[in-house]
Amino acid sequence: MPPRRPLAQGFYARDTVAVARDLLGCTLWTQTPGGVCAGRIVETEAYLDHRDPASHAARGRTPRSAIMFGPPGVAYVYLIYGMHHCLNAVTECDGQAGAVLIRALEPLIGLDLMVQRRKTGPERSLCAGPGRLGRALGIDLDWNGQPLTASSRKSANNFTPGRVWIAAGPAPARVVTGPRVGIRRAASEPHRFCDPDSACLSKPPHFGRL
DNA sequence: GAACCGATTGCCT
DNA sequence: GGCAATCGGTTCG
Repeated sequence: MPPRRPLAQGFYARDTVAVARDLLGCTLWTQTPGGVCAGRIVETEAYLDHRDPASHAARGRTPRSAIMFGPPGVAYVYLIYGMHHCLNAVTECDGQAGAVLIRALEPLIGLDLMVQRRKTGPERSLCAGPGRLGRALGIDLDWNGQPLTASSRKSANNFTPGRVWIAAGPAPARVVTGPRVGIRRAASEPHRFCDPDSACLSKPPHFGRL
């Protein structure tokens, strides 16, 4: 049984690239009326501020990206291609934009529920990809802004669909970094991090070791 | 308001 | 390997 205690806000109030790397090996949890699910984070990507043309914060604060400028340790969820919900963790101090996209998990707990939501078998691809893990964990746009840290009174009053948090875990034996997936701008930046020994990656890594 | 685009996936050939 | 599905965000007129 992996640890369940949520990482503190201080973990997220750091350099986005460092948070992306350090999230590998941690455990992502979701709790909904349907049950609890958890998985080991094996792939992440860092998205920075206006200096990063691939980031949603590249053109400054907009209604969608505003949350990336806000306090760290909250969920940033957006809809991509009109059908997939992607989960990010907001990073950096309040006022500084940054987020880490969670791209793949090794399923640990709640496999039945994940399979049910994904309408597929319990194969390695169950949570291998941001859209796939979003579907498997039951994440949708209502989760946007939900704190990933210990629940506050405010969130308890405002939020009903479910709850999401990340617990610490041992770092992988190896970490590989490379270009982000599906990104054309700033393609040279090695802002993707993954555990090359995991069988649950969205795409195989073939870039530098860290 | 209209047009275009996208941090994806699954199904088709 | 190609491509459709599908819709909120962003930009432009």
